[in-house]
Formats: sequence, C-alpha cells, structure tokens
Amino acid sequence: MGRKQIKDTLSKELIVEEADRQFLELDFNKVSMRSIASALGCTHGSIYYHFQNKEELFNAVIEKYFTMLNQMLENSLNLDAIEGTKQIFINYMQFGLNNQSQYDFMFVQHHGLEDPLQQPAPRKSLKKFIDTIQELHQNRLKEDNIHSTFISLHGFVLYYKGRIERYDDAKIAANAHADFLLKALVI
Amino acid sequence: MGRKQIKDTLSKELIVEEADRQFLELDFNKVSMRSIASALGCTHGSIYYHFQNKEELFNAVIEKYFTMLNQMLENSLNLDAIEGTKQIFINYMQFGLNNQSQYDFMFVQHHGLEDPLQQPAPRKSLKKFIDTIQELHQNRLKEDNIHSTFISLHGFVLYYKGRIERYDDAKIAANAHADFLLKALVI
DNA sequence: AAGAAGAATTGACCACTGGTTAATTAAATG
DNA sequence: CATTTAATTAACCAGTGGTCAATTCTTCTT
Repeated sequence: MGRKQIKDTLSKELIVEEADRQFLELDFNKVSMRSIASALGCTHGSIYYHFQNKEELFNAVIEKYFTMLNQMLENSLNLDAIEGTKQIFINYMQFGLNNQSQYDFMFVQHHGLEDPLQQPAPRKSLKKFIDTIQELHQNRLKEDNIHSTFISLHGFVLYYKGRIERYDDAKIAANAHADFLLKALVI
Repeated sequence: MGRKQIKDTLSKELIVEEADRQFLELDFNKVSMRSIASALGCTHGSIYYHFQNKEELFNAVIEKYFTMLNQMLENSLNLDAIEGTKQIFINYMQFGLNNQSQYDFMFVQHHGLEDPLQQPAPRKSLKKFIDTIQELHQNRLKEDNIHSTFISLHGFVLYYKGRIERYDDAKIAANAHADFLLKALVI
C-alpha cells in the first residue's frame, strides 16, 4: 500500500473541493470522511494525513463562505441608511437559506469548540454586521438593538432551514420579517 | 435470555423516565439507546420492543415539555396586554434556555419528519403563542408580526444555546431583546 | 545508478452509533 | 400441568469518526 496513481497527489485543496461539493447537498453529519475519500479514489485514512479531523477539514471548507458573507456586508455600504440596512437583512437571510448546511456549520455547529459564535470567523462576521449597520446610521443606533436584529435574522434562517429548499421559497416572509425588524431598529 | 429480574417489567414509563433524566444533561445525539438501557439494567434491544425507534421514544419524552410550554402561555392570559406579552417573551426564552436539549428536539431536530415546526405538537404551541398574544391585544396585531416575533425569540434561544448554561446567564440580554420586540410589535 | 530519507497512502483496527431478529425465558391462561 | 403469549437477550448489521503500523512512492544525496 502506498501512493496514489490516478490523481497522483491528494492535495489539501482537492479534499476541500470535494468536501465542499458534497456539502452543497448534504449537511455536516451526512457528509462522511469515507464518502469524500471514495469520491477522490482514496481511503478515509489518508484524509487524516492532511487534516487533523473532520472539523478542521470543514473549517477550511467554510472559509470562503465567511468571505462571501463579509463581502456582502461591505457591498451594502454605499447605500442609503434605510435601504442599505434592509438590503443587509435580506441578503443575510438569503445567504443563510441558500447555504443551509454551510450556515449551520458556520454559526451553530462548530461543536468541537464550545461556542460557535465566539470563534474568530463567526465573531468577525457578527462584528462586521453590527459595524456596517452602525456606520450606515452614523452610530446613532443602540448596539443592543442591532444585536437583537442579528439574533432575529439568525432565527429566521434557522426557522426556515429544512422547511424550504431555497431562499426564494420564503421570500415574502423574509421581506415581512425585514420590515418588522427595520421598524424596531429605527423606531 | 428472557425476562428481567431486577426491575421486573420494563414499562414504557420507566424508559421515558430514564431517557428524560439523561436528556437533562445531554442532547439528543449524545443520549444513546445503549446508555438508557444500561441505566435500566437491560439491553438496548429491549427498548425497541416498546418503541419503534429512538425518535418515537423521545417524542414521548418531550410531551410533558410541550404541556409545560402551553401551560406557560395560558398563565399569561390574565395580565395586561403589554405586561402579558413581555411576560410571554421572557418565559419563552427562559423555557428554551433552561431546557436546551429538549427545546432543540422539540423545534429543531424532529429530523425524521421533514419539518419540525409542521409537526402537530410544535405547530400547536406556535398557534397558541400567536393566539394568546393576539387575544391579549384584542386581535389588533398583524399576525405576520407576531410570527416574526416568534422567530426572533426562537433565534434568541438558539443563539444562546450552548453558549450559556442557564437562562439566568442571559437574563439581561433577554430583557433587552424582549423590549426590542415589544416595541416592534405594538409600534 | 544506488540507496537512504521522507512524504503520502493503505487497510486493518478501535469504539461508538441506531437498528434488526432468531432464540430464549418469563409470565399468564387454559 | 401444558400451552400460549409477552418480554428480553445476544449476536449481528451497516454505518460513523478516528488511529496507526506497515507499505509504497518520491525526492534528495552520495
């Protein structure tokens, strides 16, 4: 037993790529190390040469999703306060419901390390969410309220996750929810 | 092989009782059929004589928690509109965070049957939540807004779940969140 | 070119999970 | 007492994440 012939070297990138592919259709617990390995034509043991464990692998997978989310927030900065804020709300829910498995791992699971949202990446995204909205409103909002808003959007995603396939199936409800929160935020 | 001697008959009640006990400290995925069985001094196979599967067993376990939740809602009916509504918000978050494993199974997991919240019991509790608040406000509220409120409380529970041990550790945030939602609800 | 050193892969294994079932034993019934 | 019936067991299945000694392939050195 030894090296691979077909795909020659099994790089970290290839593994992440395949894990990402399967993650699009199945959630964390349903994507197994063995299924990733067999798709790559190797055994699951070899993945452990490149990654310490399953969590580390999937942390690598979701990196780009955090980038996407942060990017989205930045893109809303050149808008009017109200419009920009609503845009962020909508986009957040859209992101969460169009990347359900990933969202879950990013903000809920992460169960290797006690508190998902205290991890660097989730924390950073949360901070960016708050800072961006605060900036749109020239620091006139109460941070607690922005935090409550985040929690409420988080709730929307987790409420509809599993019930619907894609964001569009909850578009109307999302719009109503966004208006509801916007009203509470800007009084 | 055969009957039990120690606890004589292994009734459904005894199994539910033990599952409930372990459910207080560990979540659904960490409570195994084997651990329940061994605590009862039998093998896990025998549990399957009384319950079709793990989900059915835990459905029996959470029955009383749905009753608790519904009871709580009814107890808030003889209060003033604003006070009663806030009371419900607080109590809901308190329930969720003081029964984290159970809450998760009641409203998130239930993964055998696609949509947890469309299951009879969760659905009934959600309806009671909406109806109770509507009644406190003499049907003057928009149902969509009450629904958004529920989602936001749901979000609060799931956000703090795992981060804190008990509700009291998030008491201040819960109060702020309740005020935030109350404002949005009654304009 | 030969051989040693190192990197990468394998397969067999571990402990665990939910779930099934033939065989067995206990209790209830005639 | 015998027979039926209810309950329990142990052995098994397929699956999971994870580990590791043995092996093979690559590369570097002499």
